Amino acid sequence: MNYHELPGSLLDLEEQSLARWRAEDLFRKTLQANAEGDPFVFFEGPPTANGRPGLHHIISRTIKDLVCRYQAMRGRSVTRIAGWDTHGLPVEIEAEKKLGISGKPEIEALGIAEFNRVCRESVFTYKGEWEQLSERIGYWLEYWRPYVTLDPKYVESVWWILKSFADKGLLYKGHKSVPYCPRCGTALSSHEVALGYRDVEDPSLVFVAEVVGADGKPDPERRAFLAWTTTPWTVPSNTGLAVHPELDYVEVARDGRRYIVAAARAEALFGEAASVVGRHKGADLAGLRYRRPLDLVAEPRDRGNGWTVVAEEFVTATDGTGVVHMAPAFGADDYAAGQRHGLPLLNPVDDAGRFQADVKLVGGMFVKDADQTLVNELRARGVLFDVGTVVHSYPHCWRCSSPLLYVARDSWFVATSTKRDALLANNERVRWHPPEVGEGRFGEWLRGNVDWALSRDRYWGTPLPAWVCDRDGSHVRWIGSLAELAECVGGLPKDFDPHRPHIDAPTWKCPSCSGTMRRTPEVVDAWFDSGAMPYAQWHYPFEHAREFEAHFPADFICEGLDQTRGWFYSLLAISTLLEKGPPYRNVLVNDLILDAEGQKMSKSRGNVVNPWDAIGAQGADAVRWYFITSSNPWVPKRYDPAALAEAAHNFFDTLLNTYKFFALYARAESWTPTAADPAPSERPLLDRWLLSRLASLVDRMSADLDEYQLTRAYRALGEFVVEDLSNWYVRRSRGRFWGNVDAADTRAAFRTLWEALREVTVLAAPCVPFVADWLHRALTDESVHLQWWFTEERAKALSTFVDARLEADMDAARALVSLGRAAREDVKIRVRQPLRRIVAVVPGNRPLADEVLAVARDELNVKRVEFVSSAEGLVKLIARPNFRALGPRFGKDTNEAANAMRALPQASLARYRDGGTVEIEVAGATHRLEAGDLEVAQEASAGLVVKSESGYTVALDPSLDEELVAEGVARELVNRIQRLRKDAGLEITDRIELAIGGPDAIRSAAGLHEAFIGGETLALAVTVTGAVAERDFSHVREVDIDGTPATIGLRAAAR
RNA sequence: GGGCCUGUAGCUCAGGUGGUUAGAGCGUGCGCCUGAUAAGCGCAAGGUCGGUAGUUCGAGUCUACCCAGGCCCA
Repeated sequence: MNYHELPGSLLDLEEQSLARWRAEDLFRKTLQANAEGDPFVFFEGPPTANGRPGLHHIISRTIKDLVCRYQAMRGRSVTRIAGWDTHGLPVEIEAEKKLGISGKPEIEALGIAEFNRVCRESVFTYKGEWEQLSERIGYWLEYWRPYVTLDPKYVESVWWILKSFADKGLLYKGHKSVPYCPRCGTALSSHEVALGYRDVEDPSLVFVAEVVGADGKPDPERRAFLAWTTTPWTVPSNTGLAVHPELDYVEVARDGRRYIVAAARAEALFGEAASVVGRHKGADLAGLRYRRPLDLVAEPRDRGNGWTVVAEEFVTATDGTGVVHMAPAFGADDYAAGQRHGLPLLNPVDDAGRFQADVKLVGGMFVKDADQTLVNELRARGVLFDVGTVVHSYPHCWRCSSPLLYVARDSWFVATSTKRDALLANNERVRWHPPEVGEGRFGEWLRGNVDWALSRDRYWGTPLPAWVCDRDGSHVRWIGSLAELAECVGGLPKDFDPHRPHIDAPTWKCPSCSGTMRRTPEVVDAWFDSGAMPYAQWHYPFEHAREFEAHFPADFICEGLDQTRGWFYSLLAISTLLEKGPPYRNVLVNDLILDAEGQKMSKSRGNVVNPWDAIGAQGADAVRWYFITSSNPWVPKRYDPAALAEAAHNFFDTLLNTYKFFALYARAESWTPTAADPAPSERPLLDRWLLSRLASLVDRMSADLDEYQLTRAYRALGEFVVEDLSNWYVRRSRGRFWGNVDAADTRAAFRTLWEALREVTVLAAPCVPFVADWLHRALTDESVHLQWWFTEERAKALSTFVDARLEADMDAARALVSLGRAAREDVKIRVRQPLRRIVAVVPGNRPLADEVLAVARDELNVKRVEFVSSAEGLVKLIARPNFRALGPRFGKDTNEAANAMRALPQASLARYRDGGTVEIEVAGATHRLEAGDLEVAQEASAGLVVKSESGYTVALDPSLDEELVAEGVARELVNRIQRLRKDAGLEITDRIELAIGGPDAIRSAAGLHEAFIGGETLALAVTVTGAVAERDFSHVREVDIDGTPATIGLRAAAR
């Protein structure tokens, strides 16, 4: 077995791994290996390929890859189909930029065919970069068979879904309040709106709405609501008032009227002297009718429930009057409330933002310019209460800076709100990680579910497959397949592209009247496309029905938190309405990547990190490891190159150094794993301890990964590698690996280290696939990615290694060692100087196995570890009150009781410990102590150097005698000789001949420990002399042993 | 304005169901070890647990409010 030299850097190592994976087509091999396995279904959320991949994509892709690799190693058949989101406004905006045009009029002037051609072309601008980045970070995805939302087959599946919704009566045409730019003549999407928020000064208007009886007669008490708005131009469209059902309202008498406002606002509106003459709960006011403040717009034929007070949760009493003016034609809350309460819609505004010509007083005016005129009119009619100004943040068009108007536009809807209970029930069955996203953010959003506004007045998207009669809009035909369309029009051309404008061409005669069926011009919200992927990626139900059944629902998806209202919702809504249950079983949510200062990365801040730079710095595995272990995926993460370098150093350098150590000596000793290696149960304590730790680790990581606790799992691995494997096992075992006369012990050590390294690579493989694969191949010549995670037998075999007692003993020994070192530090005696003894106290007086103690003795370089009890006067007893037991019994006097216990004399504590009767005085009463009331701990107290922590105590005996000093000198000599060997350029296996000279102290120590010195330094001959004959030795050096001069000389021994 | 997340040592983060002295890594200082060596190990200092009020014998942990940062939505 040739244990390879490590490449110069992690980056080189990753390049080697990548080249090998490519050459071997390893990803496909792993898929084939599991082809018959139990399916594990993963859905890839489709990115838009006309945007570059960013750093934040690396984290979700790392998580996705980690989970999929883990499941694959468990033998599951994991399908990892790539996807591309190719429709929607971002693509159109990119195309507008490319074409140097802006806005719908210019697009239509250019022609939809040309515009969509450019859209289609731009969609895959960065496809190559996405694929390269995925490969470079080791994200394995089946890029050879992606689903693509613009594919005609994909479109057809989307049509099928829509048609089946239509068949269930779930699609309808209504109005949606959208932010609209009157200058550009177009609605804006939410992210466009977000670009243009600015603080502006708007009127703050309070007007009077007089209460009338059901018959329209004036209220005998002359009650009147004070309603508040910041958009006077919507007052002519007022059809309702909203109050909060739980809020308190008062009637205030003034000017002969009784004004109704929220109690909390009365003082602000009327001053302290307000004369309150009545009180109501908001809920009691609901249903009252009022006279509309302005009658400039004709009443609709059907008044419905118009000009009524309704109760709505969104009303607040923090500003205004606590009574909200509602114009359902403008404003989303207003519209939704109007729908709920049957308020009519009055929309007297045209597409350019002007009042229609037939509106009295303000006809033809741009709405914003009409504010003052309308305020004057209210004043003239005696219904103006107050007008001022308010500064608030208001959206503007990002193209032309016009203030946006919220207007109701025609829109097609999916009636998701009628299925709210089913949505919630399906969500209940999803395991969210973390759970609060599912219960809180997503659950709340579902509880407030409103119908999905499905259509977009745009060009590049899945065309809405609805044909509407041009004579009677109620004649609608939904088309569910290309075949059905062909049937309606008597055939379609071959390779028909179902995008605009081609799809707008087919028309046919209305079967119900003399009109013509024409396609409604809208396209479908691109989120609907992505939510349709479980079906459309298989062209279901037209093809692959069995594939679909086998791949639904997903076992696992993972996306950013921002997908709550995006993909998480669109998947759930569609599957719920198709009555297919929840579309995913587990969702892992990740949060944003922030910069090192905790600021969001954005182009304007200039702090965006290029993912290629991040990888180029330390390697992809380093980035993956950092993202997984630095904190849980669902908390915002800082990207700090320094922190990343540190994390990489800590884990990878330690792991690779451990391998380097192993490989160095395995080569030197020509060790390879064979049946001649001792069985685990035959190996020394330290080996059994490491295997036990390893088995415990496997258990823990498997459980954590099954629970999607990735961070916890890999932190545990990191801790094992650094603390247990490197810092303790390898350091403690170093001497066993070379020049060890006990061949079985050497084999045991090599075998244990080899097994530990190998299994670590298996555990690490899902998270850091490059390093893990490189190491596994170096150790076994096989790829780690074709290995199984611990199978049941393997796990069972491992579990026989678990020895909890041994692990606890070793922990105790390590605690004693740590304390012993502190004690040595106190008395300034270095570890090379042997000491006679330590006296130790272990919690519970538990005896430690001598083999474990041997480790502590060696590590501390002491001859004996003694355990003591109080009788020897080395320790003193301490009462540790058990508050859990005392709290319920003593209540308020708990502290007094605890103090009484701490004050007990040594004899009482000893008696209590031995089961005798002890009483304490608490609050004047005598209480007999019961078992469990306190713990009797002990602490060392004598004149030795004592260190104590959490129950462990070590007392170090610092006294030296001649024998100890001589041994210390011998060790110093070994240290100096080893340095000289190394400086002389000798190989670690070279034998030497050695001479030691110096005063009596040196010579006697050297003579006494000649065998020890010779053994440690591979000296075949040791000469102890008064003066070293310099010409006989190739290397001679004067050294200083604690102030005493000495000379050492050595030369390579003849072979 | 609403919902949710985060706030613990200089930095990055742990801290089931409330319980005694709040931990780790890095950094800093000091020291040790030395054939894994442009490595390794240890010790020490460092914290009003964002703030205030409350519940409780007892709060980093539970409740309310507030402050700061973030996300989503209005």
